[in-house]
Amino acid sequence: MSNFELSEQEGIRRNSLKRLRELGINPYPAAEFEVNATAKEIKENFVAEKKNYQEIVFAGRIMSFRIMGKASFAELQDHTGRIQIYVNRDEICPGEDKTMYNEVFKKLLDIGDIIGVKGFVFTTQTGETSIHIKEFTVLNKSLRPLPIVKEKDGKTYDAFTDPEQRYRQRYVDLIVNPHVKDVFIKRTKIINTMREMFNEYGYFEVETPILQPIPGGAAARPFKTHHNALNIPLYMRIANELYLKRLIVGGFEGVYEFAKDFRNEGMDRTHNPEFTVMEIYVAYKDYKWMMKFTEEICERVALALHGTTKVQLDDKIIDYKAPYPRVTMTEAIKEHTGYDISGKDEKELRDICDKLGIETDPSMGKGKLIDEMFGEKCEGNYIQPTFITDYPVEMSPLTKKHRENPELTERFELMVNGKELANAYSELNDPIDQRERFEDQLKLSEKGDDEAMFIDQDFLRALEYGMPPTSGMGIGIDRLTMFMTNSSSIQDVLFFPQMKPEKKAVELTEEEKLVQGLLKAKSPVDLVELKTATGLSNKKWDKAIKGLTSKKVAKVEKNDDGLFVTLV
RNA sequence: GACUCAGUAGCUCAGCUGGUAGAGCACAUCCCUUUUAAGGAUGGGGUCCUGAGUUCGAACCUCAGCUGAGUCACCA
Repeated sequence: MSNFELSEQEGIRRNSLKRLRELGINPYPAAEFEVNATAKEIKENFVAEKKNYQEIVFAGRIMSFRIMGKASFAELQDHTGRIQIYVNRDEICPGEDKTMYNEVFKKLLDIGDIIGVKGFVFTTQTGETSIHIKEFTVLNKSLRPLPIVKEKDGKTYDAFTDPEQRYRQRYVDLIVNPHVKDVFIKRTKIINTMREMFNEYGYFEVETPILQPIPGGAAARPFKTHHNALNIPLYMRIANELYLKRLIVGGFEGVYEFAKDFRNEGMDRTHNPEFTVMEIYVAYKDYKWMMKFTEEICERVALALHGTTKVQLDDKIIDYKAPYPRVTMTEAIKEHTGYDISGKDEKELRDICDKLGIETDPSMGKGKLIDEMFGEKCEGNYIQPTFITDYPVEMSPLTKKHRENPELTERFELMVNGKELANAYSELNDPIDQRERFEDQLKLSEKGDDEAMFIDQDFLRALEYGMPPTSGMGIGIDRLTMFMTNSSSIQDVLFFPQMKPEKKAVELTEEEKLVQGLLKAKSPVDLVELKTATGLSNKKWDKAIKGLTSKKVAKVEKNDDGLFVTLV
């Protein structure tokens, strides 16, 4: 980057960097800097154990400065929080040379720099636990000014809030908005809690392919890519279900994976093109067992995060205390629309949709019609955790038919706050039935459903060797995190949500280049003469000359003879 | 994909019926001995998102575009 593009503050910081080097201070030292305390533990423990904090070594980023004559205060932030430091000139610089304080500390350091300090902990007159420092070490010179967020009495000033900047520059967001970090700490805690529970049960964490020749296990549009050496198309996985079931065939009795899935679909507040799903498959279990297991997951996660099963979400309290109500899809539709869908054919279902004011199109089969009814009229009503069970067979091509009614499947979704949180089945292990279901999907695809599933011959081959009765469940980690951290947008629970690329900064425009060319021939030159020579319209001339002056390419000066333009 | 709103200094935001920009913080210079978003004084800093149009004149009006947010549509 050339120098004239730097803002004033960036220029000043680069000059400070240069000056530090001139003083023999390495602004980017290589050596280990071993700390022996964190901001959090000092603030929590100092008052009770004063003796333990007489020789501490601490490192952090400078977040505020209060410089006075011979004494200054600053706040340092480490991964646990912030703590104040007190700096006294004559202690930092015991001899005659006061450079370390007067120049280095007061002038060359900026908010955003990272320093290490040695000293002792004390309490100021105003009662703030602080580090009285004896020496400091520059660990990193920051070249960009940080947005400064201030807070007093719970009121925040100058908050860094622009969502675009927060998501694009998450590193800045994390530095200045401490609550952002909390969300991600909770996200990891959710995953750890689940992993611990599954391991306790003796289940086995595995990894399965992300690049797949046939994207299976869900109804969604995949991302397509290409493998050069094999010269074949490959797809990014939309689910890991079919691979995990192959492992059950292979003899594992409980497998799970925290998986990144990819779907080439719309983006909004609740959808990111890549997202995390936990899928688990357990042999010799059914979907009824899985409901209890899912309840235990939710309960344990809520307790691990909040110490209670009651979790705030918007203006509601969601209680994850088990057990949750079980409502069949037929009951749910009956309750919220008044129509009984049991035993109805496609035409009758379409008529009901019409009466309910639900739009349909000819590509929709029975399953899709029922799904629409549920999605439009029922889903939103289930705020507290509720299992919706026994989905129509057309909607669930990988699910075992219901033991009592072949029109239905042994499937449940866990609804929370009107949204799907988890999805589970008694897995279909009848290879002949599975092949027929895939063929039905193919028919849907021919009818125009671009999300219908492909036939995975290898998966069918695996089932033909025999898979024990198995129950599987998938849970959206992003959505669970949103629920557990009261976040209204998926972007708030992803470190780096997908964004459109940033636009490149434009260089000189055509008009500016024209003016620059004329200036190279003659400079300084009378402004009116130059303008006439360009032949530009008033507006274009104005833009061009302002552009050049702002980029410090040209300069306009006024003297007694008039206005003159000079090439810089 | 449709509609609504927004884009002005490093950050948060003003900016009147159209007359080429302001504040606070941040930054710089100077003064100041344990201060609490904020000591005092002075000063510098701008592609008003981009382009075109209307106009004597556009941050402001019109059109197109870019980016983001929200609502809806699509969608496990």
